[in-house]
Amino acid sequence: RGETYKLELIADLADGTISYYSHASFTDLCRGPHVEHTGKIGFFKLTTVAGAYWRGDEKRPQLQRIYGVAFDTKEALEAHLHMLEEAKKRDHRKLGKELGIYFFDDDIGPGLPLWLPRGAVIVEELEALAKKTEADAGYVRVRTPHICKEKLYETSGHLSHYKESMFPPMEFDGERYYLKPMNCPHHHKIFGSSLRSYRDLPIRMAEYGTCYRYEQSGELFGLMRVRSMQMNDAHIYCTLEQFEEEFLAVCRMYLGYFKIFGIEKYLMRFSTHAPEGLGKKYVDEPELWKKTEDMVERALVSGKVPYAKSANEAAFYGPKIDVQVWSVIGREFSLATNQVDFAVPKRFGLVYHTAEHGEQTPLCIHRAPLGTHERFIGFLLEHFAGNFPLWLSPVQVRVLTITEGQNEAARALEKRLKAAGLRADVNDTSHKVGYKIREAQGEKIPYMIVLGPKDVEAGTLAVRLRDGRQFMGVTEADFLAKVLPERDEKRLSPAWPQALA
RNA sequence: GCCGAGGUAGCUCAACGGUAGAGCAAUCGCUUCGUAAGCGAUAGGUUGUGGGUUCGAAUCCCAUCCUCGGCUCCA
Repeated sequence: RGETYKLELIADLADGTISYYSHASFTDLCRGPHVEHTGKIGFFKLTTVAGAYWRGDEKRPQLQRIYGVAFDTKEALEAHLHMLEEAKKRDHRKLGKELGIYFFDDDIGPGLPLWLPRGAVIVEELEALAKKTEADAGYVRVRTPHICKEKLYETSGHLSHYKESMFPPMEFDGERYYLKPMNCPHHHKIFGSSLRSYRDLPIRMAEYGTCYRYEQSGELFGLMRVRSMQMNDAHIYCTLEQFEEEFLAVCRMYLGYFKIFGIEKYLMRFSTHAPEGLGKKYVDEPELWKKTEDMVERALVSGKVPYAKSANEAAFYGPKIDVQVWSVIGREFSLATNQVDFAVPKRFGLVYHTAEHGEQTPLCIHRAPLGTHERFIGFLLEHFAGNFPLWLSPVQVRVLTITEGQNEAARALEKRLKAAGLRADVNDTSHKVGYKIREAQGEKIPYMIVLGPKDVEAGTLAVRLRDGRQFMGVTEADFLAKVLPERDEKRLSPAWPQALA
Protein backbone atom coordinates (compact mmCIF):
# COMPACT_ATOMS: atom_id res chain seq x y z
CA ARG A 1 0.00 0.00 0.00
CA GLY A 2 2.89 2.29 0.81
CA GLU A 3 4.06 1.87 -2.77
CA THR A 4 0.69 3.01 -4.08
CA TYR A 5 0.96 6.20 -2.02
CA LYS A 6 4.51 6.85 -3.13
CA LEU A 7 3.47 6.37 -6.75
CA GLU A 8 0.66 8.85 -6.21
CA LEU A 9 3.12 11.37 -4.81
CA ILE A 10 5.42 10.83 -7.79
CA ALA A 11 2.55 11.40 -10.19
CA ASP A 12 1.83 14.72 -8.49
CA LEU A 13 5.38 16.03 -8.61
CA ALA A 14 5.13 19.30 -10.45
CA ASP A 15 8.48 19.33 -12.25
CA GLY A 16 8.92 15.58 -12.48
CA THR A 17 12.10 15.60 -10.40
CA ILE A 18 12.25 12.66 -8.00
CA SER A 19 14.56 12.67 -5.00
CA TYR A 20 15.19 9.83 -2.61
CA TYR A 21 17.25 9.16 0.48
CA SER A 22 18.92 5.97 1.53
CA HIS A 23 19.76 4.80 5.00
CA ALA A 24 21.68 1.54 5.14
CA SER A 25 19.44 -0.81 3.18
CA PHE A 26 16.33 1.43 3.36
CA THR A 27 15.61 3.77 0.48
CA ASP A 28 12.80 6.27 0.73
CA LEU A 29 11.15 8.63 -1.70
CA CYS A 30 11.52 11.94 0.06
CA ARG A 31 12.00 15.63 -0.58
CA GLY A 32 14.45 15.40 2.31
CA PRO A 33 16.62 16.05 4.01
CA HIS A 34 17.10 13.00 6.25
CA VAL A 35 19.42 12.86 9.24
CA GLU A 36 22.05 10.16 9.56
CA HIS A 37 21.03 9.11 13.03
CA THR A 38 18.70 10.25 15.82
CA GLY A 39 21.65 11.83 17.64
CA LYS A 40 21.44 14.62 15.08
CA ILE A 41 17.87 15.49 15.99
CA GLY A 42 18.76 16.95 19.35
CA PHE A 43 16.60 16.32 22.35
CA PHE A 44 13.37 14.67 21.37
CA LYS A 45 10.51 12.65 22.73
CA LEU A 46 7.89 10.68 20.85
CA THR A 47 4.59 11.79 22.25
CA THR A 48 1.72 9.96 20.60
CA VAL A 49 0.61 7.65 17.83
CA ALA A 50 -2.62 8.13 15.89
CA GLY A 51 -4.37 7.25 12.68
CA ALA A 52 -4.47 9.98 10.06
CA TYR A 53 -6.33 9.93 6.78
CA TRP A 54 -4.13 9.77 3.71
CA ARG A 55 -3.90 13.32 2.48
CA GLY A 56 -6.45 14.45 5.06
CA ASP A 57 -9.36 12.90 3.21
CA GLU A 58 -11.77 10.89 5.34
CA LYS A 59 -12.84 8.90 2.28
CA ARG A 60 -9.34 7.50 1.98
CA PRO A 61 -7.48 4.96 4.10
CA GLN A 62 -5.65 5.85 7.27
CA LEU A 63 -1.96 5.57 7.93
CA GLN A 64 -0.32 5.57 11.32
CA ARG A 65 1.25 8.87 12.22
CA ILE A 66 3.85 9.11 14.96
CA TYR A 67 4.06 12.46 16.74
CA GLY A 68 7.07 13.79 18.56
CA VAL A 69 8.73 16.99 19.72
CA ALA A 70 12.37 18.00 19.40
CA PHE A 71 14.47 20.76 20.95
CA ASP A 72 18.03 22.05 20.78
CA THR A 73 18.64 21.60 24.47
CA LYS A 74 17.60 19.17 27.12
CA GLU A 75 16.35 22.10 29.20
CA ALA A 76 14.08 23.30 26.40
CA LEU A 77 12.61 19.82 26.00
CA GLU A 78 12.05 19.50 29.73
CA ALA A 79 10.52 22.96 29.87
CA HIS A 80 8.14 21.96 27.10
CA LEU A 81 7.14 18.73 28.83
CA HIS A 82 6.70 20.62 32.09
CA MET A 83 4.48 23.13 30.28
CA LEU A 84 2.32 20.27 29.03
CA GLU A 85 1.97 18.99 32.58
CA GLU A 86 1.00 22.44 33.80
CA ALA A 87 -1.46 22.79 30.94
CA LYS A 88 -3.22 19.61 32.06
CA LYS A 89 -4.01 21.29 35.35
CA ARG A 90 -5.97 23.91 33.44
CA ASP A 91 -7.93 21.44 31.35
CA HIS A 92 -11.57 22.52 31.49
CA ARG A 93 -12.72 18.94 31.99
CA LYS A 94 -10.57 18.52 35.09
CA LEU A 95 -11.52 21.95 36.47
CA GLY A 96 -15.16 21.52 35.49
CA LYS A 97 -15.30 18.39 37.62
CA GLU A 98 -13.29 19.76 40.54
CA LEU A 99 -15.25 22.99 40.71
CA GLY A 100 -18.65 21.39 40.18
CA ILE A 101 -19.46 23.30 36.99
CA TYR A 102 -20.99 20.59 34.77
CA PHE A 103 -21.10 16.86 34.21
CA PHE A 104 -22.21 14.21 31.73
CA ASP A 105 -24.38 11.22 32.56
CA ASP A 106 -24.66 7.97 30.65
CA ASP A 107 -28.44 8.00 30.88
CA ILE A 108 -28.62 11.54 29.48
CA GLY A 109 -26.28 10.88 26.59
CA PRO A 110 -22.92 11.80 25.08
CA GLY A 111 -22.34 15.44 24.32
CA LEU A 112 -25.30 16.54 26.43
CA PRO A 113 -23.86 18.45 29.39
CA LEU A 114 -25.79 19.22 32.57
CA TRP A 115 -24.96 22.48 34.31
CA LEU A 116 -24.51 22.10 38.05
CA PRO A 117 -25.58 24.96 40.35
CA ARG A 118 -22.17 26.63 40.16
CA GLY A 119 -22.07 26.32 36.39
CA ALA A 120 -25.56 27.72 36.15
CA VAL A 121 -24.39 30.85 38.00
CA ILE A 122 -21.78 31.44 35.31
CA VAL A 123 -24.28 30.74 32.54
CA GLU A 124 -26.67 33.28 33.98
CA GLU A 125 -24.01 35.94 34.50
CA LEU A 126 -22.94 35.58 30.87
CA GLU A 127 -26.52 35.82 29.70
CA ALA A 128 -27.05 38.93 31.77
CA LEU A 129 -23.95 40.48 30.20
CA ALA A 130 -25.10 39.59 26.69
CA LYS A 131 -28.62 40.84 27.26
CA LYS A 132 -27.37 44.16 28.63
CA THR A 133 -24.86 44.61 25.82
CA GLU A 134 -27.44 43.77 23.19
CA ALA A 135 -30.15 45.92 24.70
CA ASP A 136 -27.73 48.86 24.67
CA ALA A 137 -26.95 48.13 21.02
CA GLY A 138 -30.60 48.24 20.01
CA TYR A 139 -31.39 44.53 19.84
CA VAL A 140 -34.82 43.07 20.51
CA ARG A 141 -35.22 39.65 22.08
CA VAL A 142 -37.33 36.76 20.84
CA ARG A 143 -37.86 33.17 21.95
CA THR A 144 -38.47 30.20 19.69
CA PRO A 145 -39.32 26.49 20.07
CA HIS A 146 -36.69 23.76 19.86
CA ILE A 147 -38.37 21.74 17.15
CA CYS A 148 -40.05 22.43 13.85
CA LYS A 149 -41.45 20.71 10.81
CA GLU A 150 -39.27 19.39 8.01
CA LYS A 151 -40.60 22.08 5.68
CA LEU A 152 -38.65 24.80 7.48
CA TYR A 153 -35.31 23.14 6.76
CA GLU A 154 -36.25 22.37 3.20
CA THR A 155 -36.83 26.07 2.71
CA SER A 156 -33.66 27.09 4.54
CA GLY A 157 -31.51 24.61 2.68
CA HIS A 158 -30.28 22.93 5.85
CA LEU A 159 -31.67 19.57 4.79
CA SER A 160 -29.63 19.52 1.64
CA HIS A 161 -26.49 21.09 3.10
CA TYR A 162 -26.45 20.25 6.76
CA LYS A 163 -28.48 17.09 7.24
CA GLU A 164 -25.63 14.91 8.47
CA SER A 165 -25.18 17.29 11.42
CA MET A 166 -28.86 17.21 12.38
CA PHE A 167 -30.49 14.70 14.70
CA PRO A 168 -32.78 12.33 12.82
CA PRO A 169 -36.39 13.48 12.66
CA MET A 170 -39.23 12.33 14.90
CA GLU A 171 -42.51 11.49 13.25
CA PHE A 172 -45.99 12.14 14.54
CA ASP A 173 -49.32 13.45 13.22
CA GLY A 174 -48.12 12.52 9.77
CA GLU A 175 -45.30 15.07 9.96
CA ARG A 176 -41.55 14.92 10.38
CA TYR A 177 -40.13 17.26 13.03
CA TYR A 178 -36.49 18.12 13.58
CA LEU A 179 -34.57 19.47 16.56
CA LYS A 180 -33.19 22.83 15.52
CA PRO A 181 -29.48 22.89 14.72
CA MET A 182 -29.54 26.68 14.55
CA ASN A 183 -31.93 29.52 15.22
CA CYS A 184 -31.83 31.40 11.93
CA PRO A 185 -34.84 29.87 10.17
CA HIS A 186 -37.02 30.48 13.22
CA HIS A 187 -35.87 34.08 13.31
CA HIS A 188 -36.50 34.46 9.59
CA LYS A 189 -40.08 33.38 10.24
CA ILE A 190 -40.41 36.07 12.86
CA PHE A 191 -39.09 38.65 10.43
CA GLY A 192 -41.59 37.43 7.88
CA SER A 193 -44.47 37.43 10.34
CA SER A 194 -45.37 41.02 9.61
CA LEU A 195 -44.92 43.62 6.91
CA ARG A 196 -41.56 45.32 7.14
CA SER A 197 -40.67 48.77 5.92
CA TYR A 198 -37.22 50.12 5.20
CA ARG A 199 -38.02 52.42 8.13
CA ASP A 200 -38.04 49.35 10.46
CA LEU A 201 -34.52 48.31 9.52
CA PRO A 202 -32.16 47.36 10.88
CA ILE A 203 -33.96 44.78 12.99
CA ARG A 204 -31.56 43.12 15.42
CA MET A 205 -33.21 39.96 16.72
CA ALA A 206 -31.49 38.18 19.62
CA GLU A 207 -32.05 34.92 21.44
CA TYR A 208 -29.97 32.68 23.67
CA GLY A 209 -31.26 29.77 21.62
CA THR A 210 -30.74 26.13 22.48
CA CYS A 211 -29.60 24.12 19.47
CA TYR A 212 -28.92 20.45 18.88
CA ARG A 213 -26.33 19.13 16.48
CA TYR A 214 -25.52 15.51 15.83
CA GLU A 215 -21.76 15.80 16.00
CA GLN A 216 -19.85 12.66 15.15
CA SER A 217 -19.06 10.66 18.28
CA GLY A 218 -15.32 11.04 17.84
CA GLU A 219 -15.64 14.82 17.65
CA LEU A 220 -17.16 15.26 21.07
CA PHE A 221 -14.79 16.93 23.46
CA GLY A 222 -15.72 18.02 26.97
CA LEU A 223 -17.68 21.26 26.84
CA MET A 224 -15.88 22.43 23.74
CA ARG A 225 -17.74 20.19 21.34
CA VAL A 226 -21.20 19.07 22.42
CA ARG A 227 -24.54 18.04 20.95
CA SER A 228 -26.77 20.45 22.85
CA MET A 229 -25.73 24.06 23.14
CA GLN A 230 -27.06 27.45 24.03
CA MET A 231 -25.99 30.02 21.51
CA ASN A 232 -25.53 33.74 21.98
CA ASP A 233 -27.37 34.16 18.72
CA ALA A 234 -28.81 37.13 16.88
CA HIS A 235 -29.75 38.00 13.34
CA ILE A 236 -29.51 41.50 12.01
CA TYR A 237 -31.76 42.25 9.07
CA CYS A 238 -30.63 45.35 7.25
CA THR A 239 -30.41 47.10 3.92
CA LEU A 240 -27.37 46.99 1.72
CA GLU A 241 -26.57 50.56 2.74
CA GLN A 242 -26.72 49.70 6.42
CA PHE A 243 -24.56 46.62 6.10
CA GLU A 244 -21.13 48.11 6.73
CA GLU A 245 -22.12 50.00 9.85
CA GLU A 246 -23.98 47.00 11.29
CA PHE A 247 -21.18 44.62 10.47
CA LEU A 248 -18.54 46.81 12.07
CA ALA A 249 -20.71 47.35 15.14
CA VAL A 250 -20.68 43.58 15.61
CA CYS A 251 -16.90 43.50 15.23
CA ARG A 252 -16.62 46.22 17.87
CA MET A 253 -18.86 44.18 20.14
CA TYR A 254 -16.35 41.32 19.88
CA LEU A 255 -13.51 43.60 20.86
CA GLY A 256 -15.48 44.89 23.84
CA TYR A 257 -16.00 41.34 25.04
CA PHE A 258 -12.32 40.46 24.59
CA LYS A 259 -11.46 43.35 26.87
CA ILE A 260 -13.92 42.21 29.54
CA PHE A 261 -12.50 38.69 29.51
CA GLY A 262 -8.89 39.66 29.03
CA ILE A 263 -8.60 37.74 25.77
CA GLU A 264 -5.42 38.94 24.14
CA LYS A 265 -4.62 36.31 21.56
CA TYR A 266 -7.25 36.00 18.88
CA LEU A 267 -7.60 36.04 15.13
CA MET A 268 -10.48 37.20 12.98
CA ARG A 269 -10.60 34.59 10.25
CA PHE A 270 -12.39 35.67 7.11
CA SER A 271 -13.68 32.47 5.54
CA THR A 272 -14.55 32.62 1.88
CA HIS A 273 -15.32 30.11 -0.80
CA ALA A 274 -12.49 28.90 -2.93
CA PRO A 275 -13.38 29.21 -6.62
CA GLU A 276 -13.96 25.46 -6.79
CA GLY A 277 -16.12 25.73 -3.68
CA LEU A 278 -18.72 27.65 -5.62
CA GLY A 279 -19.69 24.52 -7.46
CA LYS A 280 -20.74 22.51 -4.47
CA LYS A 281 -22.71 25.19 -2.65
CA TYR A 282 -25.36 27.46 -4.16
CA VAL A 283 -24.29 26.72 -7.68
CA ASP A 284 -27.02 28.86 -9.15
CA GLU A 285 -25.90 32.03 -7.43
CA PRO A 286 -22.15 32.42 -7.73
CA GLU A 287 -22.55 36.15 -8.27
CA LEU A 288 -24.18 36.39 -4.84
CA TRP A 289 -21.16 34.81 -3.24
CA LYS A 290 -18.80 37.19 -4.91
CA LYS A 291 -20.97 40.13 -3.95
CA THR A 292 -21.22 39.28 -0.26
CA GLU A 293 -17.57 38.35 0.02
CA ASP A 294 -16.51 41.64 -1.52
CA MET A 295 -18.87 43.51 0.75
CA VAL A 296 -17.47 41.89 3.88
CA GLU A 297 -13.92 42.52 2.83
CA ARG A 298 -14.64 46.17 2.07
CA ALA A 299 -16.17 46.56 5.52
CA LEU A 300 -13.18 44.89 7.19
CA VAL A 301 -10.77 47.13 5.34
CA SER A 302 -12.69 50.34 5.95
CA GLY A 303 -13.17 49.47 9.61
CA LYS A 304 -9.46 48.62 9.92
CA VAL A 305 -10.34 45.26 11.46
CA PRO A 306 -7.30 42.98 11.29
CA TYR A 307 -8.17 39.67 9.67
CA ALA A 308 -6.71 36.67 7.92
CA LYS A 309 -8.30 35.15 4.86
CA SER A 310 -9.12 31.46 4.76
CA ALA A 311 -10.50 30.02 1.55
CA ASN A 312 -13.25 27.44 1.33
CA GLU A 313 -14.42 27.51 4.94
CA ALA A 314 -17.56 29.58 4.54
CA ALA A 315 -21.00 28.50 5.74
CA PHE A 316 -23.26 27.17 3.03
CA TYR A 317 -25.23 30.40 2.94
CA GLY A 318 -22.41 32.90 2.92
CA PRO A 319 -18.94 34.05 3.95
CA LYS A 320 -18.14 34.39 7.62
CA ILE A 321 -15.76 35.82 10.15
CA ASP A 322 -14.76 33.27 12.75
CA VAL A 323 -13.02 34.46 15.84
CA GLN A 324 -10.24 32.05 16.68
CA VAL A 325 -8.88 32.05 20.19
CA TRP A 326 -6.22 29.96 21.84
CA SER A 327 -6.59 28.57 25.31
CA VAL A 328 -3.47 28.56 27.47
CA ILE A 329 -3.10 24.88 26.69
CA GLY A 330 -2.64 25.91 23.09
CA ARG A 331 -5.90 24.50 21.78
CA GLU A 332 -7.45 26.59 19.05
CA PHE A 333 -11.18 27.19 18.94
CA SER A 334 -13.65 29.10 16.87
CA LEU A 335 -15.18 30.92 19.78
CA ALA A 336 -17.50 33.25 17.97
CA THR A 337 -18.86 33.74 14.53
CA ASN A 338 -20.19 36.48 12.32
CA GLN A 339 -21.75 35.42 9.05
CA VAL A 340 -23.33 37.18 6.12
CA ASP A 341 -26.33 35.77 4.39
CA PHE A 342 -28.02 37.02 1.28
CA ALA A 343 -29.25 33.63 0.19
CA VAL A 344 -31.51 32.27 2.90
CA PRO A 345 -33.67 35.42 3.42
CA LYS A 346 -34.35 35.21 -0.30
CA ARG A 347 -35.36 31.55 -0.04
CA PHE A 348 -37.78 32.53 2.72
CA GLY A 349 -39.17 35.29 0.56
CA LEU A 350 -38.31 37.89 3.18
CA VAL A 351 -38.81 41.44 1.94
CA TYR A 352 -39.16 44.97 3.16
CA HIS A 353 -40.91 47.80 1.43
CA THR A 354 -38.52 50.34 -0.01
CA ALA A 355 -38.97 54.09 -0.13
CA GLU A 356 -39.65 53.71 -3.82
CA HIS A 357 -42.72 51.50 -3.22
CA GLY A 358 -40.78 48.42 -4.22
CA GLU A 359 -39.80 45.23 -2.43
CA GLN A 360 -36.29 44.28 -1.47
CA THR A 361 -34.73 41.24 0.19
CA PRO A 362 -32.93 42.24 3.39
CA LEU A 363 -29.39 41.21 4.10
CA CYS A 364 -28.97 39.06 7.19
CA ILE A 365 -25.96 39.10 9.49
CA HIS A 366 -25.74 36.03 11.74
CA ARG A 367 -23.63 36.74 14.79
CA ALA A 368 -22.69 34.98 18.01
CA PRO A 369 -19.98 36.98 19.80
CA LEU A 370 -20.00 34.75 22.89
CA GLY A 371 -20.43 31.62 20.80
CA THR A 372 -22.19 29.04 22.94
CA HIS A 373 -22.28 28.83 26.72
CA GLU A 374 -20.71 25.41 26.48
CA ARG A 375 -17.65 26.34 24.49
CA PHE A 376 -17.28 29.78 26.03
CA ILE A 377 -17.33 28.52 29.60
CA GLY A 378 -15.03 25.65 28.64
CA PHE A 379 -12.67 28.24 27.24
CA LEU A 380 -12.99 30.52 30.28
CA LEU A 381 -12.22 27.63 32.62
CA GLU A 382 -8.89 27.11 30.88
CA HIS A 383 -8.29 30.82 30.33
CA PHE A 384 -8.70 31.69 34.03
CA ALA A 385 -7.53 28.29 35.32
CA GLY A 386 -10.77 28.24 37.30
CA ASN A 387 -9.95 31.57 38.98
CA PHE A 388 -12.96 33.39 37.61
CA PRO A 389 -13.12 37.12 38.07
CA LEU A 390 -15.37 38.13 40.94
CA TRP A 391 -18.47 38.81 38.84
CA LEU A 392 -18.37 35.27 37.42
CA SER A 393 -17.34 33.40 40.56
CA PRO A 394 -20.06 30.99 41.70
CA VAL A 395 -19.18 31.70 45.36
CA GLN A 396 -17.75 35.18 45.81
CA VAL A 397 -17.18 35.35 49.56
CA ARG A 398 -16.85 32.63 52.16
CA VAL A 399 -16.91 33.35 55.86
CA LEU A 400 -14.73 30.99 57.91
CA THR A 401 -15.20 30.77 61.63
CA ILE A 402 -12.32 29.94 63.93
CA THR A 403 -14.37 28.61 66.83
CA GLU A 404 -18.04 27.96 67.52
CA GLY A 405 -18.13 31.31 69.27
CA GLN A 406 -18.31 33.11 65.90
CA ASN A 407 -21.06 31.04 64.30
CA GLU A 408 -23.79 33.52 65.07
CA ALA A 409 -21.75 36.51 63.93
CA ALA A 410 -20.78 34.60 60.77
CA ARG A 411 -24.40 33.92 59.89
CA ALA A 412 -25.28 37.54 60.47
CA LEU A 413 -22.37 38.64 58.26
CA GLU A 414 -23.41 36.20 55.54
CA LYS A 415 -26.88 37.70 55.62
CA ARG A 416 -25.53 41.22 55.19
CA LEU A 417 -23.20 40.17 52.37
CA LYS A 418 -26.11 38.52 50.59
CA ALA A 419 -28.17 41.66 51.10
CA ALA A 420 -25.41 43.51 49.25
CA GLY A 421 -25.98 41.10 46.37
CA LEU A 422 -22.88 39.00 46.94
CA ARG A 423 -22.90 35.23 46.58
CA ALA A 424 -21.68 34.38 50.08
CA ASP A 425 -21.67 31.34 52.32
CA VAL A 426 -20.30 30.22 55.67
CA ASN A 427 -18.07 27.36 56.74
CA ASP A 428 -18.81 26.89 60.44
CA THR A 429 -17.75 23.25 60.69
CA SER A 430 -15.46 22.31 63.57
CA HIS A 431 -12.39 21.91 61.36
CA LYS A 432 -9.35 24.08 62.00
CA VAL A 433 -9.28 27.32 60.05
CA GLY A 434 -6.29 26.11 58.03
CA TYR A 435 -8.38 23.26 56.76
CA LYS A 436 -11.26 25.55 55.83
CA ILE A 437 -8.86 27.82 53.97
CA ARG A 438 -7.42 24.91 52.08
CA GLU A 439 -10.93 23.87 51.09
CA ALA A 440 -11.90 27.39 49.98
CA GLN A 441 -8.64 27.76 48.03
CA GLY A 442 -9.45 24.53 46.24
CA GLU A 443 -12.80 25.95 45.26
CA LYS A 444 -10.99 29.07 44.03
CA ILE A 445 -13.22 31.39 46.00
CA PRO A 446 -12.04 35.00 45.50
CA TYR A 447 -12.60 36.25 49.06
CA MET A 448 -12.33 34.49 52.39
CA ILE A 449 -13.26 36.27 55.56
CA VAL A 450 -11.73 34.64 58.61
CA LEU A 451 -13.84 35.40 61.63
CA GLY A 452 -12.26 34.78 65.02
CA PRO A 453 -12.95 36.07 68.51
CA LYS A 454 -10.65 39.09 67.99
CA ASP A 455 -12.48 40.14 64.83
CA VAL A 456 -15.89 39.81 66.41
CA GLU A 457 -14.71 41.83 69.39
CA ALA A 458 -13.12 44.53 67.21
CA GLY A 459 -16.04 44.49 64.78
CA THR A 460 -13.68 44.23 61.79
CA LEU A 461 -12.85 41.60 59.18
CA ALA A 462 -9.75 39.58 58.43
CA VAL A 463 -9.83 39.33 54.64
CA ARG A 464 -7.90 36.77 52.66
CA LEU A 465 -7.69 36.87 48.86
CA ARG A 466 -7.27 33.68 46.91
CA ASP A 467 -3.80 34.83 45.83
CA GLY A 468 -2.80 34.54 49.48
CA ARG A 469 -2.78 38.23 50.40
CA GLN A 470 -4.21 38.98 53.85
CA PHE A 471 -5.66 42.16 55.28
CA MET A 472 -6.50 42.40 58.96
CA GLY A 473 -8.81 44.85 60.62
CA VAL A 474 -10.80 45.74 57.50
CA THR A 475 -14.15 47.36 58.25
CA GLU A 476 -17.19 45.88 56.63
CA ALA A 477 -17.84 49.18 54.85
CA ASP A 478 -14.30 49.21 53.43
CA PHE A 479 -14.63 45.63 52.30
CA LEU A 480 -17.84 46.36 50.42
CA ALA A 481 -16.38 49.56 49.00
CA LYS A 482 -13.61 47.51 47.41
CA VAL A 483 -15.53 44.42 46.42
CA LEU A 484 -18.76 45.83 44.99
CA PRO A 485 -17.02 47.98 42.33
CA GLU A 486 -14.79 45.03 41.47
CA ARG A 487 -17.94 43.02 40.81
CA ASP A 488 -19.94 45.74 39.08
CA GLU A 489 -17.11 46.87 36.82
CA LYS A 490 -16.35 43.24 35.96
CA ARG A 491 -12.69 43.78 36.89
CA LEU A 492 -10.28 41.02 36.00
CA SER A 493 -8.23 41.39 39.16
CA PRO A 494 -8.98 42.70 42.65
CA ALA A 495 -7.83 46.21 43.55
CA TRP A 496 -6.12 45.62 46.88
CA PRO A 497 -2.69 46.92 47.90
CA GLN A 498 0.20 44.66 47.05
CA ALA A 499 1.81 44.83 50.48
CA LEU A 500 0.73 42.48 53.20
CA ALA A 501 -1.23 44.51 55.70
C1' G B 1 -17.63 7.96 11.67
C1' C B 2 -12.12 6.18 11.34
C1' C B 3 -7.11 4.61 13.84
C1' G B 4 -5.19 3.83 18.77
C1' A B 5 -5.57 3.68 24.28
C1' G B 6 -8.67 3.26 28.50
C1' G B 7 -13.29 2.53 31.97
C1' U B 8 -12.24 -0.57 39.59
C1' A B 9 -15.85 3.36 45.96
C1' G B 10 -18.18 10.44 45.16
C1' C B 11 -12.67 11.76 43.57
C1' U B 12 -7.40 10.07 42.56
C1' C B 13 -5.47 5.38 42.06
C1' A B 14 -3.78 -0.04 43.53
C1' A B 15 -4.72 -5.21 42.82
C1' C B 16 -3.42 -7.86 36.34
C1' G B 17 -6.42 -15.98 36.75
C1' G B 18 -7.23 -17.57 43.33
C1' U B 19 -11.79 -14.06 49.15
C1' A B 20 -11.60 -6.28 45.54
C1' G B 21 -7.68 -2.35 48.69
C1' A B 22 -5.51 2.71 49.99
C1' G B 23 -5.64 8.08 50.42
C1' C B 24 -8.99 12.05 50.13
C1' A B 25 -14.27 13.06 50.41
C1' A B 26 -18.91 11.31 53.21
C1' U B 27 -21.33 9.93 58.06
C1' C B 28 -20.80 9.74 63.57
C1' G B 29 -17.95 11.00 67.75
C1' C B 30 -13.89 13.69 70.06
C1' U B 31 -11.33 18.41 69.34
C1' U B 32 -12.75 24.93 69.74
C1' C B 33 -7.99 25.65 67.36
C1' G B 34 -5.86 32.64 63.87
C1' U B 35 -4.57 31.87 57.47
C1' A B 36 -3.45 25.54 52.49
C1' A B 37 -4.72 18.83 55.48
C1' G B 38 -6.28 17.85 64.18
C1' C B 39 -7.67 12.60 66.04
C1' G B 40 -10.67 8.16 66.03
C1' A B 41 -14.64 5.10 64.36
C1' U B 42 -18.27 3.74 60.69
C1' A B 43 -20.21 3.20 56.08
C1' G B 44 -19.28 2.90 50.92
C1' G B 45 -18.05 -1.73 44.92
C1' U B 46 -22.77 -7.34 40.91
C1' U B 47 -14.92 -3.88 38.89
C1' G B 48 -19.30 0.54 32.44
C1' U B 49 -23.00 -3.12 30.34
C1' G B 50 -24.17 -8.05 28.06
C1' G B 51 -22.33 -12.68 26.63
C1' G B 52 -18.29 -16.42 26.55
C1' U B 53 -13.68 -19.37 28.25
C1' U B 54 -12.29 -21.47 33.17
C1' C B 55 -12.88 -25.44 39.08
C1' G B 56 -12.39 -20.06 39.69
C1' A B 57 -12.55 -13.67 35.87
C1' A B 58 -11.68 -6.81 37.79
C1' U B 59 -7.78 -9.76 35.31
C1' C B 60 -8.41 -13.85 29.21
C1' C B 61 -11.96 -13.68 24.59
C1' C B 62 -16.32 -11.42 21.85
C1' A B 63 -19.99 -7.68 21.50
C1' U B 64 -21.75 -3.03 23.10
C1' C B 65 -21.80 1.85 25.60
C1' C B 66 -18.88 5.82 27.34
C1' U B 67 -14.22 8.56 27.88
C1' C B 68 -9.35 10.00 26.24
C1' G B 69 -5.17 10.98 22.17
C1' G B 70 -5.32 11.97 17.05
C1' C B 71 -7.79 12.08 11.94
C1' U B 72 -12.13 14.09 9.60
C1' C B 73 -15.60 17.94 11.03
C1' C B 74 -17.00 22.46 13.88
C1' A B 75 -20.01 27.31 17.78
